[in-house]
Amino acid sequence: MRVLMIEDAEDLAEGVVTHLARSGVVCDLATTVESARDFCAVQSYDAMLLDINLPDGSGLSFLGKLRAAGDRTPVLMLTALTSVEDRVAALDKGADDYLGKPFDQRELEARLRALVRRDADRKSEQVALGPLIYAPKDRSATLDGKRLNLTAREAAVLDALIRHEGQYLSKSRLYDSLYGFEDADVGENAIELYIARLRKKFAGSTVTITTQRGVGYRIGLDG
Amino acid sequence: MRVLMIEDAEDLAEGVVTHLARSGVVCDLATTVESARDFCAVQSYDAMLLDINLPDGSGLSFLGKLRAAGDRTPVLMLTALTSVEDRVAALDKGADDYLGKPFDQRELEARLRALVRRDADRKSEQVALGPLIYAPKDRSATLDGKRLNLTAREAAVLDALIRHEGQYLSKSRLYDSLYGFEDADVGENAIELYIARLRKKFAGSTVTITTQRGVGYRIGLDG
DNA sequence: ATAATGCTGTCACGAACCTGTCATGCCGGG
DNA sequence: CCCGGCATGACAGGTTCGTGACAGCATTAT
Repeated sequence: MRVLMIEDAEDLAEGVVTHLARSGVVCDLATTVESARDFCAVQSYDAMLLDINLPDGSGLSFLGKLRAAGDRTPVLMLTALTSVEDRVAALDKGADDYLGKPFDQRELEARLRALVRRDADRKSEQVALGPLIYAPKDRSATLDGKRLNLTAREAAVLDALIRHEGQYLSKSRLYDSLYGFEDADVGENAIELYIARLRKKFAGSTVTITTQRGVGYRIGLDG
Repeated sequence: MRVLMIEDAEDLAEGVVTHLARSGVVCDLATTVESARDFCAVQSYDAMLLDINLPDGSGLSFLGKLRAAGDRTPVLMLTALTSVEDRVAALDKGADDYLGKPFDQRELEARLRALVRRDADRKSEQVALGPLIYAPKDRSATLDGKRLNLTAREAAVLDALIRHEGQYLSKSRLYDSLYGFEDADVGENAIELYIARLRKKFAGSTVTITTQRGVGYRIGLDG
Protein backbone atom coordinates (compact mmCIF):
# COMPACT_ATOMS: atom_id res chain seq x y z
CA MET A 1 0.00 0.00 0.00
CA ARG A 2 1.30 3.41 -0.89
CA VAL A 3 0.01 6.70 0.47
CA LEU A 4 0.90 10.36 0.20
CA MET A 5 1.04 12.51 3.30
CA ILE A 6 0.71 16.26 2.82
CA GLU A 7 1.69 17.95 6.03
CA ASP A 8 4.11 20.74 6.89
CA ALA A 9 4.75 19.87 10.53
CA GLU A 10 7.74 17.73 9.75
CA ASP A 11 8.27 16.17 13.15
CA LEU A 12 4.72 14.96 13.31
CA ALA A 13 4.87 13.84 9.70
CA GLU A 14 8.01 11.85 10.14
CA GLY A 15 6.57 10.07 13.12
CA VAL A 16 3.64 8.99 11.02
CA VAL A 17 5.85 7.96 8.14
CA THR A 18 8.05 5.69 10.21
CA HIS A 19 5.08 4.31 12.05
CA LEU A 20 3.34 3.45 8.82
CA ALA A 21 6.52 2.02 7.38
CA ARG A 22 6.57 -0.40 10.27
CA SER A 23 3.20 -1.65 9.07
CA GLY A 24 4.41 -2.05 5.54
CA VAL A 25 2.76 1.11 4.25
CA VAL A 26 4.94 3.16 1.94
CA CYS A 27 4.39 6.83 2.66
CA ASP A 28 5.71 9.70 0.57
CA LEU A 29 5.82 13.05 2.27
CA ALA A 30 4.96 16.41 0.72
CA THR A 31 5.25 19.54 2.83
CA THR A 32 3.62 21.96 0.41
CA VAL A 33 0.67 21.96 -1.95
CA GLU A 34 3.02 22.45 -4.84
CA SER A 35 5.14 19.43 -4.09
CA ALA A 36 2.00 17.41 -3.45
CA ARG A 37 0.94 18.19 -6.99
CA ASP A 38 4.29 17.00 -8.27
CA PHE A 39 4.02 13.76 -6.37
CA CYS A 40 0.54 13.14 -7.70
CA ALA A 41 1.62 13.77 -11.24
CA VAL A 42 4.23 11.06 -11.06
CA GLN A 43 2.65 8.46 -8.85
CA SER A 44 -0.80 7.24 -8.03
CA TYR A 45 -1.63 6.47 -4.42
CA ASP A 46 -3.98 4.22 -2.54
CA ALA A 47 -4.84 7.08 -0.20
CA MET A 48 -3.78 10.55 0.93
CA LEU A 49 -3.38 12.12 4.33
CA LEU A 50 -4.04 15.82 3.95
CA ASP A 51 -3.43 18.66 6.33
CA ILE A 52 -5.63 21.73 5.96
CA ASN A 53 -3.14 24.44 6.83
CA LEU A 54 -0.21 24.39 4.46
CA PRO A 55 2.42 27.05 3.86
CA ASP A 56 1.44 27.72 0.25
CA GLY A 57 -2.28 27.23 0.28
CA SER A 58 -5.17 25.36 1.75
CA GLY A 59 -5.44 21.63 1.74
CA LEU A 60 -9.12 22.07 1.08
CA SER A 61 -8.64 23.81 -2.22
CA PHE A 62 -6.07 21.23 -3.21
CA LEU A 63 -8.64 18.57 -2.50
CA GLY A 64 -11.24 20.48 -4.46
CA LYS A 65 -9.02 20.62 -7.52
CA LEU A 66 -8.14 16.98 -7.18
CA ARG A 67 -11.79 16.00 -7.23
CA ALA A 68 -12.59 18.42 -10.01
CA ALA A 69 -9.95 16.66 -12.06
CA GLY A 70 -11.73 13.39 -11.48
CA ASP A 71 -9.29 11.90 -9.01
CA ARG A 72 -11.15 9.65 -6.57
CA THR A 73 -8.24 8.64 -4.35
CA PRO A 74 -9.48 8.29 -0.75
CA VAL A 75 -8.47 11.30 1.32
CA LEU A 76 -8.17 11.48 5.09
CA MET A 77 -8.07 15.06 6.37
CA LEU A 78 -5.79 15.88 9.28
CA THR A 79 -6.15 19.11 11.16
CA ALA A 80 -6.16 20.90 14.45
CA LEU A 81 -9.47 22.54 13.64
CA THR A 82 -12.20 20.33 14.91
CA SER A 83 -15.29 22.44 14.59
CA VAL A 84 -18.31 20.97 12.92
CA GLU A 85 -18.16 23.54 10.13
CA ASP A 86 -14.61 22.56 9.26
CA ARG A 87 -15.59 18.96 9.22
CA VAL A 88 -18.50 19.65 6.92
CA ALA A 89 -16.38 21.80 4.66
CA ALA A 90 -13.85 19.01 4.31
CA LEU A 91 -16.41 16.35 3.53
CA ASP A 92 -18.10 18.73 1.13
CA LYS A 93 -14.92 19.08 -0.82
CA GLY A 94 -14.75 15.36 -1.18
CA ALA A 95 -12.73 14.14 1.79
CA ASP A 96 -13.55 10.62 2.84
CA ASP A 97 -12.75 10.90 6.51
CA TYR A 98 -11.51 13.35 9.08
CA LEU A 99 -9.12 13.12 12.00
CA GLY A 100 -8.45 15.89 14.54
CA LYS A 101 -5.00 16.51 15.94
CA PRO A 102 -3.62 15.32 18.14
CA PHE A 103 -4.41 11.81 17.09
CA ASP A 104 -3.32 8.37 18.04
CA GLN A 105 -1.08 6.63 15.54
CA ARG A 106 -3.11 3.47 15.77
CA GLU A 107 -6.32 5.30 15.08
CA LEU A 108 -4.75 6.91 12.05
CA GLU A 109 -3.68 3.58 10.76
CA ALA A 110 -7.03 1.97 11.39
CA ARG A 111 -8.90 4.72 9.58
CA LEU A 112 -6.46 4.60 6.74
CA ARG A 113 -7.06 0.92 6.33
CA ALA A 114 -10.79 1.41 6.53
CA LEU A 115 -10.57 3.98 3.79
CA VAL A 116 -8.52 1.87 1.49
CA ARG A 117 -10.64 -1.15 2.18
CA ARG A 118 -13.80 0.74 1.43
CA ASP A 119 -12.17 1.96 -1.74
CA ALA A 120 -11.53 -1.61 -2.71
CA ASP A 121 -15.14 -2.49 -1.94
CA ARG A 122 -14.13 -4.89 0.74
CA LYS A 123 -16.25 -5.27 3.80
CA SER A 124 -14.51 -7.80 5.91
CA GLU A 125 -11.31 -7.60 7.82
CA GLN A 126 -10.18 -10.78 6.18
CA VAL A 127 -9.83 -11.73 2.62
CA ALA A 128 -10.09 -15.34 1.63
CA LEU A 129 -8.78 -16.99 -1.46
CA GLY A 130 -9.58 -20.65 -1.25
CA PRO A 131 -7.57 -22.08 1.63
CA LEU A 132 -5.67 -18.83 2.06
CA ILE A 133 -6.96 -16.27 4.52
CA TYR A 134 -5.25 -12.94 4.75
CA ALA A 135 -5.83 -10.24 7.34
CA PRO A 136 -4.47 -6.87 6.19
CA LYS A 137 -4.88 -5.47 9.66
CA ASP A 138 -1.96 -7.32 11.16
CA ARG A 139 -0.52 -8.67 7.95
CA SER A 140 -1.08 -12.23 9.00
CA ALA A 141 -2.17 -15.11 6.88
CA THR A 142 -3.23 -18.70 7.31
CA LEU A 143 -3.15 -21.46 4.75
CA ASP A 144 -5.26 -24.56 5.30
CA GLY A 145 -5.68 -23.35 8.85
CA LYS A 146 -1.97 -23.24 9.49
CA ARG A 147 -0.37 -19.94 10.26
CA LEU A 148 1.97 -18.56 7.64
CA ASN A 149 4.80 -16.44 8.87
CA LEU A 150 5.02 -13.65 6.38
CA THR A 151 7.64 -10.97 6.54
CA ALA A 152 6.62 -7.35 6.02
CA ARG A 153 7.63 -7.34 2.40
CA GLU A 154 6.11 -10.67 1.62
CA ALA A 155 2.87 -9.46 3.13
CA ALA A 156 3.02 -6.27 1.10
CA VAL A 157 3.35 -8.23 -2.12
CA LEU A 158 0.55 -10.57 -1.13
CA ASP A 159 -1.60 -7.62 -0.14
CA ALA A 160 -1.23 -6.03 -3.54
CA LEU A 161 -1.84 -9.29 -5.37
CA ILE A 162 -4.87 -10.23 -3.35
CA ARG A 163 -6.43 -6.81 -3.65
CA HIS A 164 -6.33 -7.31 -7.37
CA GLU A 165 -7.20 -10.95 -7.36
CA GLY A 166 -7.71 -12.35 -10.80
CA GLN A 167 -5.87 -9.65 -12.65
CA TYR A 168 -2.26 -9.37 -13.60
CA LEU A 169 -0.12 -6.84 -11.78
CA SER A 170 2.98 -5.74 -13.59
CA LYS A 171 6.30 -5.96 -11.88
CA SER A 172 6.66 -2.20 -11.92
CA ARG A 173 3.23 -1.76 -10.42
CA LEU A 174 4.12 -4.11 -7.59
CA TYR A 175 7.39 -2.30 -7.25
CA ASP A 176 5.62 1.02 -6.88
CA SER A 177 3.39 -0.26 -4.14
CA LEU A 178 6.39 -1.62 -2.24
CA TYR A 179 8.99 1.08 -2.48
CA GLY A 180 8.89 4.83 -2.08
CA PHE A 181 11.06 7.41 -3.79
CA GLU A 182 13.72 7.17 -1.09
CA ASP A 183 14.47 3.51 -1.73
CA ALA A 184 15.40 4.40 -5.25
CA ASP A 185 18.13 1.88 -5.75
CA VAL A 186 16.25 -1.36 -5.29
CA GLY A 187 16.25 -3.52 -8.38
CA GLU A 188 13.12 -4.91 -9.97
CA ASN A 189 14.64 -8.30 -9.40
CA ALA A 190 13.54 -7.95 -5.80
CA ILE A 191 9.96 -8.46 -6.89
CA GLU A 192 10.84 -11.76 -8.48
CA LEU A 193 12.47 -12.74 -5.24
CA TYR A 194 9.38 -12.11 -3.17
CA ILE A 195 7.19 -13.87 -5.66
CA ALA A 196 9.49 -16.87 -5.32
CA ARG A 197 9.37 -16.69 -1.54
CA LEU A 198 5.59 -16.49 -1.50
CA ARG A 199 5.35 -19.40 -3.90
CA LYS A 200 7.53 -21.43 -1.63
CA LYS A 201 5.22 -20.73 1.28
CA PHE A 202 2.18 -21.63 -0.82
CA ALA A 203 3.73 -24.88 -2.02
CA GLY A 204 1.41 -27.84 -1.73
CA SER A 205 -1.77 -25.78 -1.70
CA THR A 206 -4.08 -24.74 -4.50
CA VAL A 207 -3.04 -21.12 -4.19
CA THR A 208 -0.89 -20.24 -7.14
CA ILE A 209 0.89 -17.21 -8.45
CA THR A 210 0.90 -17.25 -12.21
CA THR A 211 3.42 -15.46 -14.37
CA GLN A 212 2.40 -13.88 -17.64
CA ARG A 213 5.64 -13.15 -19.38
CA GLY A 214 6.13 -9.48 -20.07
CA VAL A 215 2.83 -8.68 -18.36
CA GLY A 216 3.00 -9.48 -14.68
CA TYR A 217 1.88 -11.74 -11.87
CA ARG A 218 -1.55 -12.85 -10.74
CA ILE A 219 -2.77 -14.76 -7.74
CA GLY A 220 -5.43 -17.42 -8.10
CA LEU A 221 -6.41 -21.00 -7.47
CA ASP A 222 -5.34 -24.07 -9.38
CA GLY A 223 -7.56 -25.21 -12.18
CA MET B 1 -1.66 -1.56 -31.75
CA ARG B 2 0.53 0.99 -33.43
CA VAL B 3 0.90 4.61 -32.40
CA LEU B 4 2.94 7.60 -33.48
CA MET B 5 4.57 9.79 -30.89
CA ILE B 6 5.50 13.31 -31.95
CA GLU B 7 7.76 14.76 -29.30
CA ASP B 8 11.14 16.45 -29.39
CA ALA B 9 12.27 15.69 -25.85
CA GLU B 10 14.00 12.49 -26.81
CA ASP B 11 14.74 11.14 -23.35
CA LEU B 12 11.13 11.41 -22.32
CA ALA B 13 10.01 10.00 -25.63
CA GLU B 14 12.25 6.99 -25.46
CA GLY B 15 11.02 6.16 -22.00
CA VAL B 16 7.48 6.13 -23.31
CA VAL B 17 8.43 4.09 -26.36
CA THR B 18 10.10 1.33 -24.38
CA HIS B 19 7.33 1.32 -21.82
CA LEU B 20 4.69 0.96 -24.49
CA ALA B 21 6.72 -1.69 -26.25
CA ARG B 22 6.53 -3.70 -23.09
CA SER B 23 2.77 -3.66 -23.45
CA GLY B 24 2.94 -4.77 -27.04
CA VAL B 25 2.29 -1.33 -28.47
CA VAL B 26 4.48 -0.43 -31.41
CA CYS B 27 5.42 3.22 -31.17
CA ASP B 28 7.13 5.19 -33.91
CA LEU B 29 8.84 8.38 -32.88
CA ALA B 30 8.88 11.65 -34.80
CA THR B 31 10.75 14.61 -33.36
CA THR B 32 9.55 17.25 -35.80
CA VAL B 33 6.32 18.19 -37.52
CA GLU B 34 7.94 17.48 -40.84
CA SER B 35 8.95 13.95 -40.00
CA ALA B 36 5.55 13.36 -38.44
CA ARG B 37 4.02 14.18 -41.80
CA ASP B 38 6.34 11.68 -43.47
CA PHE B 39 5.39 8.96 -41.03
CA CYS B 40 1.71 9.61 -41.57
CA ALA B 41 2.09 9.47 -45.31
CA VAL B 42 3.57 6.02 -45.14
CA GLN B 43 1.71 4.45 -42.28
CA SER B 44 -1.64 4.68 -40.60
CA TYR B 45 -1.82 4.62 -36.82
CA ASP B 46 -4.28 3.62 -34.18
CA ALA B 47 -3.51 6.76 -32.21
CA MET B 48 -1.06 9.64 -31.90
CA LEU B 49 0.69 11.23 -28.96
CA LEU B 50 1.31 14.83 -29.85
CA ASP B 51 3.46 17.41 -28.13
CA ILE B 52 2.45 21.06 -28.60
CA ASN B 53 5.87 22.66 -28.70
CA LEU B 54 7.93 21.28 -31.53
CA PRO B 55 11.12 22.67 -33.07
CA ASP B 56 9.60 23.37 -36.49
CA GLY B 57 6.07 24.36 -35.65
CA SER B 58 3.14 23.87 -33.36
CA GLY B 59 1.58 20.53 -32.70
CA LEU B 60 -1.75 22.30 -32.69
CA SER B 61 -1.52 23.42 -36.28
CA PHE B 62 -0.33 19.98 -37.30
CA LEU B 63 -3.42 18.58 -35.64
CA GLY B 64 -5.58 21.17 -37.36
CA LYS B 65 -4.28 20.20 -40.78
CA LEU B 66 -4.68 16.53 -40.01
CA ARG B 67 -8.33 17.02 -39.14
CA ALA B 68 -8.88 19.32 -42.10
CA ALA B 69 -7.62 16.50 -44.28
CA GLY B 70 -10.27 14.25 -42.80
CA ASP B 71 -7.98 12.15 -40.65
CA ARG B 72 -9.85 11.05 -37.53
CA THR B 73 -7.04 9.16 -35.80
CA PRO B 74 -7.41 9.62 -32.02
CA VAL B 75 -4.93 12.17 -30.74
CA LEU B 76 -3.69 12.53 -27.18
CA MET B 77 -2.02 15.89 -26.56
CA LEU B 78 1.04 16.00 -24.33
CA THR B 79 2.32 19.24 -22.98
CA ALA B 80 3.72 21.14 -20.08
CA LEU B 81 1.12 23.87 -20.54
CA THR B 82 -1.77 23.05 -18.35
CA SER B 83 -3.89 26.17 -18.40
CA VAL B 84 -7.53 25.90 -19.19
CA GLU B 85 -7.13 27.92 -22.37
CA ASP B 86 -4.50 25.57 -23.71
CA ARG B 87 -6.70 22.66 -22.97
CA VAL B 88 -9.63 24.24 -24.72
CA ALA B 89 -7.52 25.16 -27.71
CA ALA B 90 -6.30 21.61 -28.05
CA LEU B 91 -9.75 20.09 -27.80
CA ASP B 92 -11.03 22.70 -30.23
CA LYS B 93 -8.51 21.63 -32.81
CA GLY B 94 -9.75 18.11 -32.55
CA ALA B 95 -7.63 16.47 -29.90
CA ASP B 96 -9.39 13.62 -28.16
CA ASP B 97 -7.68 13.89 -24.82
CA TYR B 98 -5.07 15.88 -23.00
CA LEU B 99 -2.31 14.96 -20.60
CA GLY B 100 -0.08 17.46 -18.76
CA LYS B 101 3.59 16.77 -18.17
CA PRO B 102 4.93 15.29 -16.10
CA PHE B 103 2.66 12.31 -16.38
CA ASP B 104 2.60 8.79 -15.09
CA GLN B 105 3.39 6.13 -17.66
CA ARG B 106 0.47 4.04 -16.55
CA GLU B 107 -1.90 6.92 -16.91
CA LEU B 108 -0.62 7.53 -20.39
CA GLU B 109 -1.13 3.94 -21.28
CA ALA B 110 -4.58 3.81 -19.75
CA ARG B 111 -5.71 6.89 -21.62
CA LEU B 112 -4.23 5.61 -24.81
CA ARG B 113 -6.17 2.41 -24.49
CA ALA B 114 -9.32 4.30 -23.65
CA LEU B 115 -8.88 6.39 -26.77
CA VAL B 116 -8.30 3.48 -29.07
CA ARG B 117 -11.12 1.58 -27.49
CA ARG B 118 -13.49 4.45 -27.90
CA ASP B 119 -12.34 4.82 -31.44
CA ALA B 120 -13.10 1.21 -32.18
CA ASP B 121 -16.52 1.55 -30.56
CA ARG B 122 -15.54 -1.15 -28.20
CA LYS B 123 -17.60 -1.44 -25.12
CA SER B 124 -15.94 -4.19 -23.22
CA GLU B 125 -12.38 -5.04 -22.40
CA GLN B 126 -12.91 -8.40 -23.96
CA VAL B 127 -13.57 -9.38 -27.49
CA ALA B 128 -15.36 -12.60 -28.26
CA LEU B 129 -15.43 -14.67 -31.40
CA GLY B 130 -17.50 -17.76 -30.82
CA PRO B 131 -15.68 -19.85 -28.22
CA LEU B 132 -12.68 -17.54 -28.30
CA ILE B 133 -12.42 -14.70 -25.82
CA TYR B 134 -9.55 -12.29 -26.00
CA ALA B 135 -8.57 -9.66 -23.44
CA PRO B 136 -6.06 -7.17 -24.83
CA LYS B 137 -5.40 -5.75 -21.40
CA ASP B 138 -3.34 -8.65 -20.17
CA ARG B 139 -2.91 -10.42 -23.46
CA SER B 140 -4.85 -13.39 -22.26
CA ALA B 141 -7.29 -15.51 -24.19
CA THR B 142 -9.54 -18.43 -23.47
CA LEU B 143 -10.88 -20.97 -25.93
CA ASP B 144 -13.85 -23.10 -24.92
CA GLY B 145 -13.20 -21.89 -21.39
CA LYS B 146 -9.67 -23.18 -21.40
CA ARG B 147 -6.88 -20.77 -20.96
CA LEU B 148 -4.69 -20.18 -24.00
CA ASN B 149 -1.14 -19.14 -23.44
CA LEU B 150 -0.37 -16.55 -26.04
CA THR B 151 2.99 -14.93 -26.43
CA ALA B 152 3.24 -11.21 -27.01
CA ARG B 153 3.55 -11.53 -30.76
CA GLU B 154 0.86 -14.11 -31.11
CA ALA B 155 -1.44 -11.87 -29.16
CA ALA B 156 -0.59 -8.93 -31.40
CA VAL B 157 -1.48 -10.90 -34.52
CA LEU B 158 -4.69 -12.14 -32.97
CA ASP B 159 -5.53 -8.62 -31.89
CA ALA B 160 -5.21 -7.31 -35.41
CA LEU B 161 -7.18 -10.17 -36.92
CA ILE B 162 -9.97 -10.03 -34.42
CA ARG B 163 -10.30 -6.31 -34.72
CA HIS B 164 -11.00 -6.78 -38.39
CA GLU B 165 -13.04 -9.89 -37.98
CA GLY B 166 -14.52 -11.09 -41.24
CA GLN B 167 -12.19 -9.18 -43.50
CA TYR B 168 -8.93 -10.20 -45.04
CA LEU B 169 -5.81 -8.55 -43.74
CA SER B 170 -2.82 -8.56 -46.04
CA LYS B 171 0.43 -9.91 -44.80
CA SER B 172 2.08 -6.52 -45.12
CA ARG B 173 -0.72 -4.90 -43.15
CA LEU B 174 -0.25 -7.40 -40.36
CA TYR B 175 3.46 -6.86 -40.61
CA ASP B 176 3.02 -3.13 -40.18
CA SER B 177 0.96 -3.52 -37.08
CA LEU B 178 3.57 -5.78 -35.55
CA TYR B 179 6.87 -4.16 -36.35
CA GLY B 180 8.14 -0.62 -36.19
CA PHE B 181 10.69 0.93 -38.48
CA GLU B 182 13.50 -0.06 -36.16
CA ASP B 183 12.94 -3.79 -36.57
CA ALA B 184 13.47 -3.34 -40.27
CA ASP B 185 15.17 -6.63 -40.92
CA VAL B 186 12.39 -9.02 -39.99
CA GLY B 187 11.17 -11.10 -42.90
CA GLU B 188 7.52 -11.30 -43.91
CA ASN B 189 7.81 -15.00 -43.36
CA ALA B 190 7.48 -14.25 -39.68
CA ILE B 191 3.80 -13.48 -40.20
CA GLU B 192 3.23 -16.89 -41.73
CA LEU B 193 4.92 -18.34 -38.71
CA TYR B 194 2.62 -16.67 -36.25
CA ILE B 195 -0.43 -17.58 -38.27
CA ALA B 196 0.71 -21.18 -38.10
CA ARG B 197 1.28 -20.95 -34.38
CA LEU B 198 -2.13 -19.46 -33.77
CA ARG B 199 -3.76 -22.14 -35.90
CA LYS B 200 -2.06 -24.78 -33.87
CA LYS B 201 -3.46 -23.27 -30.69
CA PHE B 202 -6.92 -23.06 -32.20
CA ALA B 203 -6.84 -26.67 -33.39
CA GLY B 204 -9.98 -28.59 -32.54
CA SER B 205 -12.18 -25.53 -32.19
CA THR B 206 -14.43 -23.75 -34.64
CA VAL B 207 -12.14 -20.75 -34.76
CA THR B 208 -10.33 -20.74 -38.06
CA ILE B 209 -7.85 -18.56 -39.85
CA THR B 210 -8.45 -18.69 -43.58
CA THR B 211 -5.83 -17.94 -46.19
CA GLN B 212 -6.70 -16.20 -49.43
CA ARG B 213 -3.70 -16.64 -51.65
CA GLY B 214 -2.20 -13.35 -52.65
CA VAL B 215 -4.69 -11.43 -50.51
CA GLY B 216 -4.25 -12.17 -46.86
CA TYR B 217 -5.64 -13.80 -43.76
CA ARG B 218 -9.01 -13.66 -42.08
CA ILE B 219 -10.29 -14.96 -38.79
CA GLY B 220 -13.73 -16.50 -38.53
CA LEU B 221 -15.78 -19.47 -37.46
CA ASP B 222 -16.20 -22.77 -39.26
CA GLY B 223 -19.12 -23.11 -41.58
C1' DA C 1 27.11 -4.61 25.16
C1' DT C 2 27.23 -8.60 22.58
C1' DA C 3 25.50 -12.38 20.24
C1' DA C 4 21.89 -14.45 17.69
C1' DT C 5 18.25 -14.36 14.68
C1' DG C 6 15.74 -12.97 10.95
C1' DC C 7 14.73 -9.80 7.10
C1' DT C 8 16.16 -7.65 2.91
C1' DG C 9 18.09 -7.10 -1.39
C1' DT C 10 22.21 -8.28 -4.72
C1' DC C 11 24.46 -11.30 -7.59
C1' DA C 12 25.09 -14.87 -10.58
C1' DC C 13 23.86 -18.67 -13.05
C1' DG C 14 20.71 -21.70 -15.11
C1' DA C 15 16.11 -22.77 -16.89
C1' DA C 16 12.32 -21.65 -19.52
C1' DC C 17 10.58 -19.32 -22.98
C1' DC C 18 10.05 -16.23 -27.07
C1' DT C 19 11.43 -14.94 -31.54
C1' DG C 20 12.75 -15.06 -36.17
C1' DT C 21 15.60 -17.67 -39.86
C1' DC C 22 16.26 -21.40 -42.61
C1' DA C 23 15.15 -25.28 -45.12
C1' DT C 24 11.99 -28.25 -46.81
C1' DG C 25 7.66 -29.66 -48.48
C1' DC C 26 2.85 -28.55 -49.80
C1' DC C 27 -0.74 -26.75 -52.71
C1' DG C 28 -3.04 -24.22 -56.35
C1' DG C 29 -2.91 -21.98 -60.80
C1' DG C 30 -1.25 -21.43 -65.32
C1' DC D 1 4.59 -29.90 -64.86
C1' DC D 2 6.55 -25.84 -63.02
C1' DC D 3 6.44 -21.78 -60.28
C1' DG D 4 5.35 -18.81 -56.61
C1' DG D 5 3.12 -18.23 -52.52
C1' DC D 6 2.21 -20.59 -48.24
C1' DA D 7 2.91 -24.09 -44.21
C1' DT D 8 5.62 -25.98 -40.84
C1' DG D 9 9.39 -28.39 -38.24
C1' DA D 10 13.86 -27.61 -36.38
C1' DC D 11 17.10 -24.60 -34.50
C1' DA D 12 19.98 -20.64 -32.73
C1' DG D 13 20.12 -16.38 -30.30
C1' DG D 14 18.24 -13.45 -27.13
C1' DT D 15 15.45 -12.19 -23.31
C1' DT D 16 12.92 -12.86 -19.15
C1' DC D 17 12.27 -15.32 -15.09
C1' DG D 18 13.47 -18.43 -11.04
C1' DT D 19 16.29 -19.49 -7.35
C1' DG D 20 20.23 -20.60 -4.26
C1' DA D 21 23.91 -18.38 -1.85
C1' DC D 22 25.44 -14.51 0.54
C1' DA D 23 26.30 -9.95 2.84
C1' DG D 24 24.45 -5.92 5.25
C1' DC D 25 21.30 -4.28 8.41
C1' DA D 26 17.87 -4.24 12.04
C1' DT D 27 15.71 -6.29 15.82
C1' DT D 28 15.64 -9.18 19.66
C1' DA D 29 17.48 -12.06 23.18
C1' DT D 30 21.19 -12.97 26.50
